[in-house]
Amino acid sequence: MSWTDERVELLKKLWGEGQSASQIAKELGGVTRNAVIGKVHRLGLSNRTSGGAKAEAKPKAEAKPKPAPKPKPAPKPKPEAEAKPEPKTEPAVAARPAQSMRKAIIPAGQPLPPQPSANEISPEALAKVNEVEKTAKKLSLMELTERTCKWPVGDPATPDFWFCGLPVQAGKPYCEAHVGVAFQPMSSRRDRKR
DNA sequence: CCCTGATTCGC
DNA sequence: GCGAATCAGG
Repeated sequence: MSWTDERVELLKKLWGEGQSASQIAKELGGVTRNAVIGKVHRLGLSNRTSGGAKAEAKPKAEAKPKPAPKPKPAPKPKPEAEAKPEPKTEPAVAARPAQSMRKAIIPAGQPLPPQPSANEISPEALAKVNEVEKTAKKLSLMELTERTCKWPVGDPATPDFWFCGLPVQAGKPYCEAHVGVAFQPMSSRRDRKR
């Protein structure tokens, strides 16, 4: 596969969306994540202030003298309405993982986990969750992957805060048990008394 | 061990 | 330009 215009475009888009290189590679198909990363660099994209890698501290690469004072008038008539408000809060995340996490980790439009203080969810589902929380892997921020349940447990402002971490239900952000309480049928919450 | 991105360097 | 191998880190 080669980097056609369209593939590059998709690459840019996905990368801009914060997709990981491997994810992008999968979607593009025919390329590895290395290829994606390589291309990203060649394209000049790259820093997303990722916590996954240390761009700095590389004694191997020698300082490249850049005596290229290139005056660039560059009258580029490019209004480029790429106005893409990207409220990424990388630095903040490092400082206060818990709080920022809740918002960052849960895709917009996804129902927010009701916490143990669940209301009128199926008793079975609740029991299941309670049970699963005992066997949960209690992952931390960095441990979470595409395949780990991202259900938060406990108070984010407390040391007792962790994520379920069990294998997710295909396609869902949560494990089976948590999917059960997170995604309820309309019907059940519909005639909820209140 | 899983994953992340970064860099190098032969092609 | 490309990307596998490798590195560095969570």
